[in-house]
Amino acid sequence: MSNVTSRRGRSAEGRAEVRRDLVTAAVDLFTARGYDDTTVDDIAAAAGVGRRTFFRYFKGKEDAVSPDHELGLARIAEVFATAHPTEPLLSVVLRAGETVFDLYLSDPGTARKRFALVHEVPALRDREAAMVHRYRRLFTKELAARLADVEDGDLRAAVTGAAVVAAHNQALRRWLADGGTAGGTEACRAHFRKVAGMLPLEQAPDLEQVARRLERAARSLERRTS
Amino acid sequence: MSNVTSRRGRSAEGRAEVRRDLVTAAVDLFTARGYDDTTVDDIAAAAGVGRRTFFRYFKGKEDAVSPDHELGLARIAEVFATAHPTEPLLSVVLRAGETVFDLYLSDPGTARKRFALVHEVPALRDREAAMVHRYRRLFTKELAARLADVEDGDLRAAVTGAAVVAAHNQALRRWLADGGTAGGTEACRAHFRKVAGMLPLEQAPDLEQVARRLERAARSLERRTS
DNA sequence: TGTTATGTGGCACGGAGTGCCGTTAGAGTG
DNA sequence: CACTCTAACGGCACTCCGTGCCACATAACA
Repeated sequence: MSNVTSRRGRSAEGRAEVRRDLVTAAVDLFTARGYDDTTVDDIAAAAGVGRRTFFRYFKGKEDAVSPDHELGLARIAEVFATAHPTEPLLSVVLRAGETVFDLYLSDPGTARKRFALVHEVPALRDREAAMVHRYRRLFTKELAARLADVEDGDLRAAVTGAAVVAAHNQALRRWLADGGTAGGTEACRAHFRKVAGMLPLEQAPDLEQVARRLERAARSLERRTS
Repeated sequence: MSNVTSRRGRSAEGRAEVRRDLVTAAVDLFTARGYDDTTVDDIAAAAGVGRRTFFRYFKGKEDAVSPDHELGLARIAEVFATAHPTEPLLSVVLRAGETVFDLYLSDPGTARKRFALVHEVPALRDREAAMVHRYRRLFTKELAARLADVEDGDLRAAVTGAAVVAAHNQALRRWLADGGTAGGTEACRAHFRKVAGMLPLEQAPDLEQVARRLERAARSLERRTS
């Protein structure tokens, strides 16, 4: 049975194999000949499938180099959904952010190749920006639902969501720029966690209480000196 | 002289007129018949120009409904470039953010139409996300240059840039959702300015420690006076 | 050994975006 | 007024993306 004929009536493993072949072919061709000079026919031919099959695995040419963002979004939603009600919101946000790291850190090699491509090809940059936008929206939505009773909860949710995603991407870019070694993943995570001190999740210190303590101290002093 | 023939050898005013006609035709057709069911030929025909001319005014079909983001980016860069060195960074950031409001608030009617379209058509949503990404990148770049000597300056810059853009967009969306009345622009600006208290630009003063020091000073004074 | 379900490739089509070129209005010059 | 030059326009042809349709092959199943 030849390789081509074995690809008819494919099983689940066969489908995953075709998808991997298409991603590999796309990344290699984009890197070697450039994104614009690579047609979908080229990718499909390099992967040994028909052009029509490419569009059954990917919504478009740009998606052939994207990691599985749907999975990342689903994991974030799961962290928020399964979090214990008493867990501080800051802790939940950090756990959700760190969950996404695994999608990149699990395969540093292709992550590096994708990073180089995405930062070179405008079409892929815009695609990535759209995906970041979806991550940010998800964080903001989940946070807004939990900050409904806080003053300016919507604004806090929007700012926090954007900040978390920005910190995540910054840590990831820094890790990839440093070579994306498997040993640097913990430093990457630590760098991301520093965002915890920059989020407007907790109320500012209660200045009213501070003022009362000062007033009490002043009154005490007043009594003594009079 | 017919309208069509008068459009040959156009002057600067003629070019601006054609651009306006194309934007109007695009917005109207997208709203009436949907984005996907409107071809570039339809837009060009409705504006009374040839299809080829459309692509001389816009890079692509999606750009026909976009405001002039290049101008907005240029204004932000100008605010940062011309800011006095002694002006607090927070003030510069807020001024830069408010500058962009004018681009939308100057024409509330088309802003509302665009808002409805952008939030309905996936292609336009992604386009907008890419533009937001560019705004965020610009803020982050300018901030990083001014936070080079601060601890975790890169992270602070990334978080602050993302937060400012998010707050800006949130205020804008809120204003548009409320009808986009001309009178609500000041409330929109005020809402945006609330982000000032949520940015990790300055170290937050540890008020708890301040209170303890004051209490200690008071007690010390108390002992002296007794 | 049929039968059905599923994945596949080929074909054709509409639309986006681009390069090229002839045409034409308007501006400048004598 | 006559001429030239410049710049914008329209049309044509082309490549490629993405999709609907259909015939076909394979695997699982009865």
